[in-house]
Amino acid sequence: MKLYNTLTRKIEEFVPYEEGKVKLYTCGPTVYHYAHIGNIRNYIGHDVLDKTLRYLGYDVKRAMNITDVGHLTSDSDSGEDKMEVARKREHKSAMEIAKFYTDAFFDDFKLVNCRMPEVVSPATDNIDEYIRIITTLLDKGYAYLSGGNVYFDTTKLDDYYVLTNHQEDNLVVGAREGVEEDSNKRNQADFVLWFTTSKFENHELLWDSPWGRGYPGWHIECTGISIKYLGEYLDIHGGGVDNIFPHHTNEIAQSEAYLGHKWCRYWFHNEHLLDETGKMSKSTGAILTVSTLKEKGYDPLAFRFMCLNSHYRKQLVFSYDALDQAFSTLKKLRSRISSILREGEVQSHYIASYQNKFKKELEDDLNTANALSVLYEVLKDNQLSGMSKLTLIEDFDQVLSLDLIQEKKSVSNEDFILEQIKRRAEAKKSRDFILADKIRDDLLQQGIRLIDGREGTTYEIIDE
RNA sequence: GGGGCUUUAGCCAAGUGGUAAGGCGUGGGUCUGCAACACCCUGAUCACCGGUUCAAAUCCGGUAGGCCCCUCCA
Repeated sequence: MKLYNTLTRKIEEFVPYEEGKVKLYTCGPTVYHYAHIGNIRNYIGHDVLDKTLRYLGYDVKRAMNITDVGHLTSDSDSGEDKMEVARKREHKSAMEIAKFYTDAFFDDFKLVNCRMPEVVSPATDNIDEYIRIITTLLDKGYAYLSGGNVYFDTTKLDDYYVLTNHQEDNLVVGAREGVEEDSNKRNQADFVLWFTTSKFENHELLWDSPWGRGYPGWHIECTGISIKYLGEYLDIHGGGVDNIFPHHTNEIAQSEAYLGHKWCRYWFHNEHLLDETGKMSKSTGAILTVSTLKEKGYDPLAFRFMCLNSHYRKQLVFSYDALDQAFSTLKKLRSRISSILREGEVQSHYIASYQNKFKKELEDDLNTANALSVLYEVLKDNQLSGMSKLTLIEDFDQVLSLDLIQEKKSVSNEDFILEQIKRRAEAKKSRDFILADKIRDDLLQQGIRLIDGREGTTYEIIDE
């Protein structure tokens, strides 16, 4: 398996710490608002990675956090906790907000057929772990107390910027509007591990700690949850590209300082989904969710298809035009597949050869677009029996997860439909096309489409 | 100011040195009483300029456009 590794900026052969096993960590959502389709694209990317690893035979254990505390609108102690912002906006408790948006997130997550990770853990469930890690960091001299907060001292590391090409001198302080420098920090790049003071009063979620009552910084939660559930050696850590700096950079700093050895070997980052105006962002307004697409009549899997048709490391521009296209392609694909009869032999030789081809594409840094074209090859191959095709499609769909094989909808009124088909056949025979067309139109009104073939007429149920 | 990505047919998109996969759409055809479905056919000197090479979409340099990051973001 070849994967692009942000750490080395190269495509590398993936070799896990322990043969045959993969520890995979995904940065989860901050649940202060709905997850938009750009967020979901990221989870689709991770889902494909997860499922590909399983498809290749790895024993995968995956963990994901839910950020329900500590994620500030700015990271230099000048921002407000996002959960607090939402709490004020919606006049609910932080936990109510978290519960509501966590549920909404997983609804959408499942709508695009993403598999639940083995471990999903809210940041607030692991406070003890963070306190333990921060205590060690203080003991080892990697952290310091200042102005009531605990900070990580980035100058104690040889190479704080391993993950990025940033040079300290060139970092623009306050590159983004509204960011102020925290005067308690010793160095510009230092970051907060634990807050006890904040200029925002009434922070609802507070815990006791050796440094006073407060709450954890944003970065520490991923380190804590990852080490707690996946151990000291992590194979792959992923998230959106925006997390490379500072979030993942800081995770590496604090994790390796704490552990005293190399922590995660492969860093997996998904590019962003854009819309015509540029980047989608929760904080800049319009939030388009998967559920909204569904309400508009789209199959959420059309969005997944759209993502798979592209590469996870390439920016993708969302438009309804593109989604319409993806939806129509998916419908056609399913309709073609539904006409394949489960007959003939299982041709294991052919099957193995197509499986290898499919595997090869996925092994090439998750080339899902090419993996999809292998599917088209299978559909076109006249040498393959219907049975073999369906076997392959089912197999591929373990990774693609597009519900390619649709259950034939059972209908309660089949007798009625068959009778109408018979009536229409008679009408056609007596050349009463007006009646024949009326029968066809009436059935269509009820969501039943007639298909005239050589051997007679069949029907299909159109789902709306 | 610094770091990085990207530009392939109307649209989505693969392709990392040997003369451009696939899909959607369009147009045409087969089938049909008509239609839908299905099937067949249909399209590109790879942003531009220069260089390296027997050979470049692919490597190097430059120009132009688009985008991202530089303490909110997936």
